[in-house]
Amino acid sequence: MNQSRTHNCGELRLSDAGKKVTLAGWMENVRAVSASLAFVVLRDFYGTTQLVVESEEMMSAIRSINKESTISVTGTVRERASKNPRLPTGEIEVVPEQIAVTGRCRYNELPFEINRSREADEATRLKYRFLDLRNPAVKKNIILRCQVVAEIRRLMTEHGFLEITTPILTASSPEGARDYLVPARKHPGKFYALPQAPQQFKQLLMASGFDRYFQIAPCFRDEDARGDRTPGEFYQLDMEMSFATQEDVLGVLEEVLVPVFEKFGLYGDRVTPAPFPRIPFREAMEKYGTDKPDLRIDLVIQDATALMQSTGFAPFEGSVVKAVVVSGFEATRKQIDKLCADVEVQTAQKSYWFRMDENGELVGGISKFVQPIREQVVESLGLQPGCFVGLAAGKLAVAQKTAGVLRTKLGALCPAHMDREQYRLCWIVDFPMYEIGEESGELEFCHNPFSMPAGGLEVLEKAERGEIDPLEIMANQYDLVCNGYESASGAVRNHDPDVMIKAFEMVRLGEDDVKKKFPAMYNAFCYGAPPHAGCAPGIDRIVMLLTGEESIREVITFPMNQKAQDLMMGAPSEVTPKQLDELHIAIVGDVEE
RNA sequence: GGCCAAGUAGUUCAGUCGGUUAGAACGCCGGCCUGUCACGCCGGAGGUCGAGGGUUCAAGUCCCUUCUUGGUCGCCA
Repeated sequence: MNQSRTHNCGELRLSDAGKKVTLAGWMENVRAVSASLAFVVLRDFYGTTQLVVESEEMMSAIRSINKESTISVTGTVRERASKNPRLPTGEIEVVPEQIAVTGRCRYNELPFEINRSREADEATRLKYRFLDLRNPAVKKNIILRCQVVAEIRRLMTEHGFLEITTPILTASSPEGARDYLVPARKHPGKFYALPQAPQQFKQLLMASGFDRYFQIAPCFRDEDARGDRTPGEFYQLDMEMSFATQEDVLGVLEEVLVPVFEKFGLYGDRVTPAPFPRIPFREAMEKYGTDKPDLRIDLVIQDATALMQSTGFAPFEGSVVKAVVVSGFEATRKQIDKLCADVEVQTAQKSYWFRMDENGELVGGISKFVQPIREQVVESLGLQPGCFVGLAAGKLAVAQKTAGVLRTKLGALCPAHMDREQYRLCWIVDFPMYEIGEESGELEFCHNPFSMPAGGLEVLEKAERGEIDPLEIMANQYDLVCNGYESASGAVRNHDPDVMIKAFEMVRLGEDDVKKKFPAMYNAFCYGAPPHAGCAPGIDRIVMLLTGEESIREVITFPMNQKAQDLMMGAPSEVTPKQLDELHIAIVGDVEE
């Protein structure tokens, strides 16, 4: 009955004509052109093959089978009378002698049509993900992901890195994102946590002398989703190198990632060649208004604070003003209004504009306010006829960020300023070690407490003595950015217990806090640790860039929805009272949904 | 948690100023069709217009509440 197949559905060619074959797959479609002639499309992982049904007997067999059932077909390969050059198997067809249903599809109506599943409602797709994935157009992203991961493994191994897995059940970390907790049955009231990243383990591996480590590592963070951020879990190419400098790490990743982007990306060799530009954080904020600039856009933000102070335009008074000048601007008034509205939605800030028309007149938007200082504006911003000027105002960070969003949206609006079909990569470097927390108003770690402060102990001591502003201290830390997406984050680590303590003292934490928060790492570093540095590119985001998908869920095999639910498996779900008892867990309060 | 948008047939959508029996395409069912390949042609079934309340002679349409989904901000060391 379930005879094993002799060929798959993508491999038969004209040279196979005359062979007796057995194929197996899903019955994708039936095109009945008469009472006794029908064409059946059989699909498997490898492709599709046409079956031609010519007898009344076979016809009634086919009629009784719902689409998307799996069938096993034995028959003879024949040259087609009318070939289809668009299909690899388009020169042949199989004349079935025997058809067996191996997996009946019990429904004649599906939640969506397989080949058009990408158009269906996302919740429906995720609930029926196993059907969605039958669609070759959906499947291809998952296949590409496998190939990318395999290539990364090969290249990392070639560079002398060992792949070492680290625990999934571990200790909750007090820093960073919200943890996923797992109750410990044998330890009432205590919890494991799923790792937000293998950060501490990989640093311990360095202390153990493994020299070069990597892992395609699952990471778990209980934070809300975004278009480019899946809730719950995601994968990183986690890597770390001993006795390595920042440049060593950047160099290795450039050697690994450039070939991956060239081989699997959409744009051939239109990939930034190594070495990628290194852009200091402050420069990125000043020129692009973000620490993840899309360098495909050739626009740069200009400062217009001094220039705009005398305009008498209220929002500019006493504010930092940033300008984005777009030459050869052709968008309509309607598009400009839409642009400003979109910027406001995304930043909660108003943006302003004016244009210089073909005759050199300043027109539109707030032009009447800048008209009195026309000469200075034209000179300072370098305006020419046909220029559009987008403006943002506020405190420095707010003006920068708003101008950054304006820049991105202007790029998207003006093809002349954005060459989309390429991968533009850069490293953002020299992040500040500390910042003033918005809520606390006090000094806090800006990014990552594991990073080595540039200048080490000496710089921290200077700051302690008040000789330098702690906000001026840089961390040896770097982000990889591609086309506006943060694709990796890494640092030269702080492997010196004295520097760790001093770094924590800056944010009012003591030696005890360091020992309590990172007991294993602190302890290990007291036994002779190598200087080390590493990085963690996000696999999901890289595959997203390589496929050109705008939703990260398109490159994850079984993604959760925005609310971190798996609609297919029904997770999260209630558990039995017995399970809760064993775990010493009681559900209290009103949890009705 | 805040804000924005959407929710109408199995699916994707249209539905004008509030006015007769809520439409289309695809899918499904039936019939016809001997070379289709997004097969074609004819016919048919299929709707609690997300839910609840309100305004009105009359609500898919207007108002309020609520739910769901997506986006976004917060958050993501």
